[in-house]
Amino acid sequence: MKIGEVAKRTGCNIETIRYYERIGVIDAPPRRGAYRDYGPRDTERLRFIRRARELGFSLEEVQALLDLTPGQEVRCDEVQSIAEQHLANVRAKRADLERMENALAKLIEQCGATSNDRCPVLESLAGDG
Amino acid sequence: MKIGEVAKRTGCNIETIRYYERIGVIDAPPRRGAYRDYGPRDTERLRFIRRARELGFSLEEVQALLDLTPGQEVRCDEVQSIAEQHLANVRAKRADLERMENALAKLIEQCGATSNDRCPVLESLAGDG
DNA sequence: TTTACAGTCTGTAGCAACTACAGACTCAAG
DNA sequence: CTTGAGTCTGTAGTTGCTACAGACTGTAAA
Repeated sequence: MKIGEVAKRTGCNIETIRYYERIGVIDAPPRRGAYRDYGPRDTERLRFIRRARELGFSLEEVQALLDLTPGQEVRCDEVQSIAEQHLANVRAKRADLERMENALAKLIEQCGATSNDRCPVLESLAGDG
Repeated sequence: MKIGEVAKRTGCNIETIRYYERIGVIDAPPRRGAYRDYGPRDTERLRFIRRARELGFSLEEVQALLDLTPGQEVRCDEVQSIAEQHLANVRAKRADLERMENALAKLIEQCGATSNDRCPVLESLAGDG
């Protein structure tokens, strides 16, 4: 399989696949002539990566997850620990965004309720508190 | 005021202030000898920037906001439009994180309920769906 | 006066995770 | 034999900083 085909099958784009190879997230596949020649294992691995990325795992975490897979032992506890750590991060980020969202919504709401010559948004940002 | 003092007062760190100058978000202040010499306007501006950044505005948006401030006309409608656009982005990001959070939580929960030789997290990531 | 020392200066490189080229090449079909 | 889609390498850009190295400055104590 050439890289374009793999890209189509995995949902990773071509540049990204080559990037993963460059940074060592995937192995360099053999060449058929000048072109990279991928097999089904590569497809699986890339799909795995894409899914993990969609769940917000960093590439470093993805690496760790992949390093846990190859043996027969499942090391489910380690996987779980990575996932839990990540879940905590996601929760924290979401809480951040929620704070932003509330603050913004309040500001914008005040905009509608204010006389035309003042701007609550700017005032709040400029304020000296 | 020297840069260290401004940094302390605004909560921006020194490198960041110089970075803002380099990319044109703030003007280069005059020098007193070899050192940058900041006034109260700079402090205000930097505080404004820090607050806007805390609300998640990009530096480009901050720029736009600052460009709207100097005149007497408040252009509250334009400010509002930037803020609303940004709020929409924040909402979208939060929704993304929420999806991740739910998916992760479900996976991790399944981990506890599964026999020891399988790992729902890995299976889900590897799955062929 | 000398000297110590905290603070500042410039310039550059690094982070994450890609994306976007340019310009050359390859290889299968017509 | 030529066309043209696909692929190759290498490099630079994105965002918003942060982290140095190595030089310099300016003040204050000895």
